[in-house]
Parts: sequence; C-alpha cells; structure tokens
Amino acid sequence: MQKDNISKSVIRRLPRYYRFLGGLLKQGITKISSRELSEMMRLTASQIRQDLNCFGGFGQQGYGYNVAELRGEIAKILGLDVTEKVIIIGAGNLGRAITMHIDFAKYGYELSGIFDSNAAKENGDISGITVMHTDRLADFCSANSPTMAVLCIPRAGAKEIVEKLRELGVNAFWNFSHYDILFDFPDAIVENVHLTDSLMTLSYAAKRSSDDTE
Amino acid sequence: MQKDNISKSVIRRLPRYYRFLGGLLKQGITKISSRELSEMMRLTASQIRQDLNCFGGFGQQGYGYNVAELRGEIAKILGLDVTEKVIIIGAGNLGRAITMHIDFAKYGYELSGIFDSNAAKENGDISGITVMHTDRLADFCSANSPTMAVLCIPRAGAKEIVEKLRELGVNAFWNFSHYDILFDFPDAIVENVHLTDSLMTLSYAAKRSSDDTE
DNA sequence: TAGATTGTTAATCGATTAACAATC
DNA sequence: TAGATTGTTAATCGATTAACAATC
Repeated sequence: MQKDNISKSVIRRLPRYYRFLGGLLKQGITKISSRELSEMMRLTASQIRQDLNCFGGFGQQGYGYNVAELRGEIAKILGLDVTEKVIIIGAGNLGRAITMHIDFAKYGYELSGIFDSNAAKENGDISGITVMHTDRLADFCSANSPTMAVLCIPRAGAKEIVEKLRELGVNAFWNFSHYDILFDFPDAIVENVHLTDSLMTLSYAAKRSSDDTE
Repeated sequence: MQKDNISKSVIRRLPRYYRFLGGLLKQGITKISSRELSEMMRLTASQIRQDLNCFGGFGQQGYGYNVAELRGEIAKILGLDVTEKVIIIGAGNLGRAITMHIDFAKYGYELSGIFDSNAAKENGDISGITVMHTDRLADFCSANSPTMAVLCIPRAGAKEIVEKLRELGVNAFWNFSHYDILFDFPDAIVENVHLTDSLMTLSYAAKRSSDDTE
C-alpha cells in the first residue's frame, strides 16, 4: 500500500500528526475529519489527506478518521511500536539533559548505556544508568546490540567514535554534534540536531521583525 | 539589495554556510568558489549562488568569494552582530543544559536571567547566573529589557508565561516545549525545537533501512 | 587578453493546493 | 437515499537546477 518515494517533507510532518492525535485522544475525541484537523494544525485538509494516503487509506468516506486507529497507524509507520536499544555517547551537560529529559521508551527506544571518554565521569550514574568508559563500548555492544547512538560530544573526537560504532553494528545516529557524519559515512542513518543553527534562524526572524517595526 | 520575499528554505541554510565558512577561516583559507563550497557542503553551486544573491552580490566574477567577508555578511544577515538579551524560563534538566551548553554570546545574545516557578530552585545558580522565581519577571524585564526567551518548561504552564512575557516586551521565543505558541499568538516570533519529533524522524529512517536489508 | 566564476534568467522538478468522482 | 468526506487526479505554486551572458 505504501508508496515508494515518500518525501522528507511528508515524514517530517508525521510526528506532528502523531502528537496532535494524542492530544485529541486525551480529550476523548474519537473521530476527526481532515478539515477539522487542518484547522487545529493550521494546514490544509488536502495536505493531510495527501500525506496520509502515502501510507494507505486510513479514513472512511463520509465519516473521517478514527483518532485512535490513525494514531496507531502512524506509530507503526514511525516504528514506535518496535523497541530498539540506544546508547548515549558523552555524559556532559547535553548528554545528561537528554538522558533525563527524553522519555525514550515512549518512542520505541530503550536507553541501555551511557559512555564518556573521560575516566573521571566513569561509574557516575544518570537517572540510574551507569556511565561507562568508551573503552567498554565493544564489550557492551556485543552483549547488548544497540542500534542507535545519541552523539553528545564535541566535533573533535566524533569521527573516530562513529567509525568504531559502525563496526560494532550501530548505524543510526541522533547527532547533536557539529560533526558531519554523512560526509564520511554516506550510508549511515543520521538525524542532525543543530541547536545553534536553530538559534540563528530565530535571530534572523527576530531581527527582521524589529527592522519592520522601526 | 535584499529581495523582499526570502523563503524559509534559504534562511535555514544560512547558519550552515556560516558554520562552514568559519571552518574554512580556521584552516586559513581566504577565498572559495561556489563550486568548491558546493562540493564540501554536498549541494549545488547554483543553489549557493542563488541563496547568496537573495541578499546581495558578495562574490567577484572570475575569483569567487572572500571567506572572511562572506562570513561577516552572513553574520550581519542573521543578526549575530547585534547583541540582545535573552532569558531562560525553566531551570530543569533542559534549561540547565541549554544554559551550560549554548554559547549565547557567539550568536549575538547575552544570557541575562534564568527563571523557574519552583521556589525550591530559587537562588540556586547555573554557570554563575542566579535562578529567580518567575514572580520577579516583571521587575527584571523592566530593568533589563530582554527580547528573547528560551522556553524549557512543560506545556501546561506555557500559555500563561508567554502571555506575560509578551506584555513585558519579550516577543521572540526559542521554544523547547510542546506548547503551540503561534496558535494563540500568531504574531509572536517563534522557533520550535521539537526534540521528540526529531527522534521519531530518525526512528522512521532507521526502520526503513533495516526493512530494506531484510 | 584569456580564463574563470559570478549574477541572473530560463527550464525543470517537486511539493502543495484545488477539484471532484468514489463511496461510506 | 442524501449528505459528508475520503482518496486521487489535475492544476498551481515554489524551489532547485541548468545555462549563459556579464565581468572581473
């Protein structure tokens, strides 16, 4: 049923649909039409129907969409229903915050280890998970087979770590560093989070609006 | 010189240009052509020239672009050259990590205050900045005039805080919460960072690639 | 001047929106 | 059945790429 070439733009909207449908469910709303949803989400009903129909006909003519069912389908599309193991590389400020702030289980991940190259951080723990030295990565990976790593390290050591992780079977990276993984490893699965890029984008928008006012 | 309607897509690429040019500068490279840059950044030379020409002719025919000069121009476009004051709302894990991890000064911001509604966190300090109770927001804003707020709070109290901040002259929001600011305040300047959306996008990509392998 | 590379216009491609027949 | 709303095709819009004249 699923189309072959689904665009990045469509995929990036799915998590938002998922969130909104979750909100509706909490309010006890069981059915919704593309028009109603479009008004809530500030986009067009056409786009919603197009997006969903990339993956299958989840609605019913004359009725709309069943909220719980649609949400479940999107969860499956996003792979939230299958649990994979994830490790965090870097137990600095950011690594600690991600560990404590993100509820990985909610999104189909089990946080199974935290690593840092600084021996001083070893054996500390964050939210009950022991911080291990990166020397122990090989042993840990062969025992636990994580498939995804969160990179919370500076650019400097990143290439070496990614190379090592790939040899150990980790090929998906949630990348908070400024290291460009795809440049060296074009077949890795990468999602970059460039917080400072986001900040600069905001700076631009803010500047523009204040220019207009003047 | 600047065109009127510059698309969001172009703006989102500017921080990346800025970062790459910074890297070149560090390597002591003084000039670069759109073709050379396009190979480094994995995009087309055409796109680079189109993007830059939204803001002016920064290059020179037969030569290319002066790295330092171009970087400076982009800094100005992004508003990195003008310092504005920013406050952080929420001194939880995320607020603490943002405070310690982001070098606001590098991007034209001065972090001038951290606020939390939990009295227990009051008077603690993060990186040398005292955490204040949100009750003190009004006084603080009239004394310091911050223009941007980083929202590191749960969705629940967010609307109330945003409303208050806008009354106090803060209209730009770096929003890490799931609260949809623009729904209630359509003229606010908002940059959303939805970390969990990003994680789900990665989950989708990872799932797809493992499906292909099977 | 000749060679290189920009700035800019034109062509292509992809994504969004509109329209409507299918159908519950 | 009549009304509503989907799924899907067609039209529009915008963004990317290609081409080339301008010019350093």
